[in-house]
Amino acid sequence: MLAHEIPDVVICFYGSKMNYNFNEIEAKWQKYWAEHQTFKAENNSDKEKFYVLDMFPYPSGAGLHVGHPLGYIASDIYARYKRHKGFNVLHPQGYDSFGLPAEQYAIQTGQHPAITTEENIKTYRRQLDQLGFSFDWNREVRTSDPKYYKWTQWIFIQLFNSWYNKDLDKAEDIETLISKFAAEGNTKVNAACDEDVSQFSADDWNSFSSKEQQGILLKYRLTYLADTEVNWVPALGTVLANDEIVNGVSERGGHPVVRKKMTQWSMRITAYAQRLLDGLNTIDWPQPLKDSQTNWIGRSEGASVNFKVLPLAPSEGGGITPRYITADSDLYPVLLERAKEMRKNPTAAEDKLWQALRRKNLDVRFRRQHPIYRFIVDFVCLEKGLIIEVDGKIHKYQLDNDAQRTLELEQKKGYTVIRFANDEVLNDLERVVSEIEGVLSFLPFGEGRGGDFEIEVFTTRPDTIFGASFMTLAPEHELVPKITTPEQKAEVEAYIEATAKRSERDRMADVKTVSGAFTGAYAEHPFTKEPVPIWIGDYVLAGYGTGAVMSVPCGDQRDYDFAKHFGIPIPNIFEGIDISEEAFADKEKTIIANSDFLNGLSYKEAVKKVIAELEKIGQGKGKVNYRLRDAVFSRQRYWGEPFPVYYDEDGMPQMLDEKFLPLELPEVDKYLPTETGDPPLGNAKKWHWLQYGDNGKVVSKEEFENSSPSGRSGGPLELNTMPGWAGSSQYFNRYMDPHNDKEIFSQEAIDYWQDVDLYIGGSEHATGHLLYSRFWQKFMFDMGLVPKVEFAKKLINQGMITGTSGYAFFTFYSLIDEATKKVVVDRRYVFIPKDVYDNAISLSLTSEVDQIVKESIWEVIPEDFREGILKKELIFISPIAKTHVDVSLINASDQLDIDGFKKWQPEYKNAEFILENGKYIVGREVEKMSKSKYNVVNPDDICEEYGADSLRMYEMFLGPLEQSKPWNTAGITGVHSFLKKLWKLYSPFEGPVLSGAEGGQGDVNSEATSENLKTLHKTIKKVEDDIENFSFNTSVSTFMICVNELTAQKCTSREILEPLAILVSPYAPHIAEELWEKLGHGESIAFAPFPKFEQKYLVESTKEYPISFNGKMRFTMELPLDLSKEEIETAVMTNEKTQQQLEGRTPKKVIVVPGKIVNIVG
RNA sequence: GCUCGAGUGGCGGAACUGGUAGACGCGCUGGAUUCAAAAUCCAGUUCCUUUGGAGUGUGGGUUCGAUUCCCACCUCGAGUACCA
Repeated sequence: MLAHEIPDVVICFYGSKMNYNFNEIEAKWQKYWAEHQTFKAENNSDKEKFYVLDMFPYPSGAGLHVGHPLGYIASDIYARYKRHKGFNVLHPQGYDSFGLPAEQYAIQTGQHPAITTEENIKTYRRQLDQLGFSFDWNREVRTSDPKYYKWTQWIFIQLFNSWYNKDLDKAEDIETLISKFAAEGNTKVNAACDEDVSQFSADDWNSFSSKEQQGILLKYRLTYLADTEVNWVPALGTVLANDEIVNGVSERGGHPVVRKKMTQWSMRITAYAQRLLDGLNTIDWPQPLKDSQTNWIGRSEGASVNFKVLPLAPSEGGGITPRYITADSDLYPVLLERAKEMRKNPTAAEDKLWQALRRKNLDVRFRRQHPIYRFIVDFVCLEKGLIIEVDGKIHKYQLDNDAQRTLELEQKKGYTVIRFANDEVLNDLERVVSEIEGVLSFLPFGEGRGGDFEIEVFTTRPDTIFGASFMTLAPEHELVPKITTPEQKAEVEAYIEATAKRSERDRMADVKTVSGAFTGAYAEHPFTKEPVPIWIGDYVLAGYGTGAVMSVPCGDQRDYDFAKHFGIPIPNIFEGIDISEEAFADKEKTIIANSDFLNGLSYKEAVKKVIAELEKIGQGKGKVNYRLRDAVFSRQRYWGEPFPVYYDEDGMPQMLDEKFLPLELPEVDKYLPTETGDPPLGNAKKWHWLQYGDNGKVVSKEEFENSSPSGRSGGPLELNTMPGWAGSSQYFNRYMDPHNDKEIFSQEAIDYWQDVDLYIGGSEHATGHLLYSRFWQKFMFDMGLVPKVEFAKKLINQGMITGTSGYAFFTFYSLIDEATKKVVVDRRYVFIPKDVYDNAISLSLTSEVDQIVKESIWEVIPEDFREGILKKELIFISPIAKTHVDVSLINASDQLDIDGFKKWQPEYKNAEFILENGKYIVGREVEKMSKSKYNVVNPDDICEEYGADSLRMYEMFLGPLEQSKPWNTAGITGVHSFLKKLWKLYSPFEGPVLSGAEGGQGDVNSEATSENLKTLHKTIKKVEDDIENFSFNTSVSTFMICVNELTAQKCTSREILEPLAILVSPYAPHIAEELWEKLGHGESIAFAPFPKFEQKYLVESTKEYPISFNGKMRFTMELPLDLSKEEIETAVMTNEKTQQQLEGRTPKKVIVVPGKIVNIVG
């Protein structure tokens, strides 16, 4: 009622003229910036470019808390600063909007993830806008937008169409590889590829079917489909990449992970391992981040050594016969000679079958024209003991002969012999081959028949090779079933089964237990030719190196423990080292002994020598090994980018033509895997690709099957989607030209913007996003699409802002009426002071605790009951406990708002409080911000109460950007009152002021005093240095000092206040704009030139010298700066205080540093 | 275990290439203003056995002088983990 009667002038007085009305000011300027597109960046400009980037957020449903915008504030300050410095600044923002939470929500509620995402983005945008960021929102990207993911799919296609040429050390178009294959086969190609590629000649290549060729190319492409051991998370129904697994459980949700073989898309990031490592030296990124990428890539130098597996028993003569020599020894030379002759002149049928068997890529090896026993057989697979004979014309004599051979080979030597006629091979090759495959699948491995297996190991200590007294294979190693002897078979299989059962987590948690099994087989030491026993053990990992090690117990603790446990000899090959207790692994102190040609050499010398010797005998070479694995790129999820891939009738993957992109996500009824276990996209009704010439579309399975096959291409589309990091691996380049629908970005745009100058984001992306992005950038560079090999010159990891939780301490009691035995007070909470709690907690005796608690709550217990309590009859007291208190109920002095607290949690409605000085003081603890700890602070509330400028300044003021630090709302009053003081400083620029309040006074055109100028220029210098060094916390205090000084100086001069407004503007842009307007400017402050620092205003004529005695400062003396050393010394020594300090002693020495300090020693 | 980072008042933190330790802010204490509260303003605030002395995790070292450089150790945090 009264409000209506308040005259307008008063409203005006309280409204905008006098007070710092931040809500009004901030809304006004946010509107202005949006309407004027103040921060829109142009792709061509005479100005120098500067690209400031934030890691774009995943828009989660919870919205922002006060910790999230820290990095955005820092980057915004830098971006605004660079605009003042005359740069054309690109400062974009967008959303990483594909991801799990929206999908999980969809599974629970059926709401389409796109809708959830859209809603979350709205909240994010509102929260970001209210903080006054200078983002160019015209360039917003969203990874889940088909217009954006069109280009993610496009890059995928480029990767598919590329291979890595190790000779040129760059990616190339797959066509260049195809021409090489057609011209010279693959023997001379030096490419990053799968390990299981077999060699072929140009003729072989040209005779391969298209399907076979495509199968081979897949082993070379930079993204490829392969059966991979993956991290399968049953609880999530998907696979995860290595960087998404932490301690054997999923990073999100902590679900158990199991190893599983699946056909998956992978990215050949390993091709770039060395370049990813080298590139780290060229970029200004935090050392810890570089370290973790270096560790992740895990380069180690050493050697690869091949060990031949020996026959199971030494040969009769006592010597060692290689396994593949299976002929009788007396006949061997003759037979071998003949066999060689026959190999040169194969029959047509033999040749055809030989080619077919080689091309088949069976996981066993065939030999042709091989001497066995006293015969030469056409083909033999030694591992399985299978002999294949191809017969010419059949007549009686030969039939008898063949039968005799078969009989001898099968019965005496235990081989399996199958025969084919020439005609069969020539006319029906396919049947012949499949018959051979059929027989092979029935036959067991090995069992004493020989074979010529080699075990390749990787070692970083080839110098210790003479200390290798056994070998250890991972239980999963493919040779294990092939070499295990019949006697050891049961034990080995039992061990393999036992390790398979242990989860990854158990295996990691339990590294101390030594376990393993002997295979019964021996390998031959490459130099001593001694037999070396082959063991299996789970301390050898299948996924690293070759999954096999040469075990040197004297030089490796794990090998040592293994040898000790199983009683394997531990030969010592180190000069003067005792290895009776533990292995010796110090490379620097190594002198090799008992090692033939390595004796007396140091580690470095021995390594060089042994590698040369290994190369000489063809059993090894120097090798660099990486821990980095290829990255699995398939996810069994709905809410991600669909692959632009369909499978043709041969089942081979085919890329969609670029003109059909984007391939949009299909609609599905439910977001779970199908009943047959297919990923969610298997639920889509329409998910087949149908194409005739230039016309292609997504259709249903039925429509596809009913369409005319003539001229048709297409087939079922890929059911997996891309992982979270797909969309974020090139978004920084897309920002340069985000609306381009012809290209991923125009040449002009990338030529102008080049790369990111400053990238700010969290360190948790070290081995994920930041590694993958570097990989894609290098690929894009190889393709000639981007001009820079590294996408971000400088990167800063902002620290986490933690919460400051509040705790209240309580107990509760119940009272029973003595007479009626009825409960009169049930579970009454009593909140006790923190020190009572601490005191009680520190005691171990229950009775003492009881005593303390009872004493403390005594005063709140009604008098009628006190007597009963003393008799211990009427009361039940709970143990003491503490509970979180919502931080909004606590004031700056840690005092609890008791009424608010009682309303907040109904169960405390009747709680009693033991007060101290009329207050209840809570306990404080620094913890991660989370809802369950009631310590989350919402930026909306802070903006409402203190304004965005206060929030921005306070977040910077908290401490160094990269450090993690606790949030405490109480402290914000400091920066808030600074802004009020700043506002007040500009009051002379108010219009005519009513009611005689201060403001409007002071001569705005008065000349600045030298004091004013000194304060200003000191501030310019410090703030400029601070921003360049990202030391934002110290420049906030510099502003405070500046404003305090100018206020004390009663400065009203425009000459000072104008530059000051610009200095403040990056930090507190809203108030700066408003003050700028008050100063009479009609345009935004955003592009006003940064004030120029001038040394001349800081020149001093005197210095307040600290006078120290033996390094301790005792007093100061003001002296002119132009005094010489001697003059200073005289002035100091004649000073009365100096004599007082010396107490008559004569100083030994007087150190004078002009302009700095005087130190008197003695 | 290994790698990296950090230890400074009641709290967040400052101190440039070794040169006045504790800037700035919070909190606290006292005062002014006010019926009162909030807000605002002023003064003080490292500790102690206070004519002085000690002090930057601990112990040594280099130096005229060390939070800063070197060595050893302790504590906390981050990353990584049977990587051959």
